[in-house]
Amino acid sequence: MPRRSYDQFCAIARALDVLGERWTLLIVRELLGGPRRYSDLLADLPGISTDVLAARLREMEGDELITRRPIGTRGTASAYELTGAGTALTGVVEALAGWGSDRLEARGATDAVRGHWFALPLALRFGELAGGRDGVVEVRLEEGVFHLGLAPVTYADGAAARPDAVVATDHGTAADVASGRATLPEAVRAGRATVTGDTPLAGALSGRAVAV
Amino acid sequence: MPRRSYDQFCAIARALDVLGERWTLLIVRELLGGPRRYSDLLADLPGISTDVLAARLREMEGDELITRRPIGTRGTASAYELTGAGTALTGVVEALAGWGSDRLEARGATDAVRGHWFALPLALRFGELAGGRDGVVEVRLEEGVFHLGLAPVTYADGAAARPDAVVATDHGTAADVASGRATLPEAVRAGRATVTGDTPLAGALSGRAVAV
DNA sequence: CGGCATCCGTGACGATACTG
DNA sequence: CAGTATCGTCACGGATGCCG
Repeated sequence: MPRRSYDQFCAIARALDVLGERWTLLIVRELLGGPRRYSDLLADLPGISTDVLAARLREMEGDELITRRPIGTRGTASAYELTGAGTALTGVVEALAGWGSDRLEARGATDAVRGHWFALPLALRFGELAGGRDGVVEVRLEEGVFHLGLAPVTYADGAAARPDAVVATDHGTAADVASGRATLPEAVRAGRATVTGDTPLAGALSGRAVAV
Repeated sequence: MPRRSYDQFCAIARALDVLGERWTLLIVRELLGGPRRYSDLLADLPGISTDVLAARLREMEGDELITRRPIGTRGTASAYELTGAGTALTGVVEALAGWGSDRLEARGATDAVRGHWFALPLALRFGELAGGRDGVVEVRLEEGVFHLGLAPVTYADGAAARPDAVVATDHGTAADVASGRATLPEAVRAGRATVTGDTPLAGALSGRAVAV
């Protein structure tokens, strides 16, 4: 039985037929950082219920956004991973992150937070500071470490092999930078973040002049 | 009473709190071409019910995506128009259009069509042909005329004051070009589209060499 | 005619409990 | 750990009615 569709011969409506249901794009947000297991997704999507997560994963598999891969030696454990079409959604999620950053001003009392939720917004800000040049930035927060590619924007869990710059901060400062309340150089000057590295990119991120 | 929120301190979740409900982004799609009246929206959003349209418009006004402006001499007629924050959604809708174009292959039996639904996908394709240069392209379909700015992508109803190129075709060909099944130069050679103008942009769109 | 409000049937969603 | 089963609630879609 086909799911509910807008029944419009329109690229935007077609995209929303697949992506428009609740939670789908947030699952994509999680998987953009790399493969995740069911319980990982459940933990980083606070508010989703178990049946809805299972249903979305099945639908997204049918829509060829994700694949499930058996993991571990024995047992039922699986990892969910974006396909090529799923990874191609980076631009969509990036656009949403850019637009939504302006509405990130206040943290509500009931709002959950995860460190890697700031990956894409930070990548956009870092890309501005870098003036469009590419580079790999490793970001270290209390909750974990991830690394970003700036042009084009990519994002993956864990430390980078050879980062051009390493940014260490807390998620409060990350939120301030992501939302535009502060710039990264301002945060560095205020002692709320550190930027390590001797590359031009590290200089641009920290606001220091660095010899090329 | 606040609407349903994801309650996540995340730019993407914040964006989806505002944009994620059914029909909202399709209303944005309509309004990106300029102000529209309630009955215009009802006509170009086949499948929406009257109460849902009214509810969305009120929510979007509260979220400062749109404003309503009284129109005409007397009477209750209003025009709905995007605010600055609403217009800033061009990048989001553009990203969705780019991703959804690949899934536009077949027109379903129950699919509705409108000419201006191809505006943003066509603008992306024309932008590729133009090699990133700006320019104004007027598009003439049976259902109406609109014009596109290529870099950055804009879209408005009606004819352009001084278009750099004029493309005339039918919406079937527009769909083929938008989805990538055909390129515009191929459609021109097949006699399914015409490109008028003596500018480099017109040359790039038609596949002809044009003297600068 | 434009701009909704009301009523109603269906289906999606959210919370919890339960199972292999 | 990775889901399925159950159930109450709410959003959506369709039809109709109202009112300036």
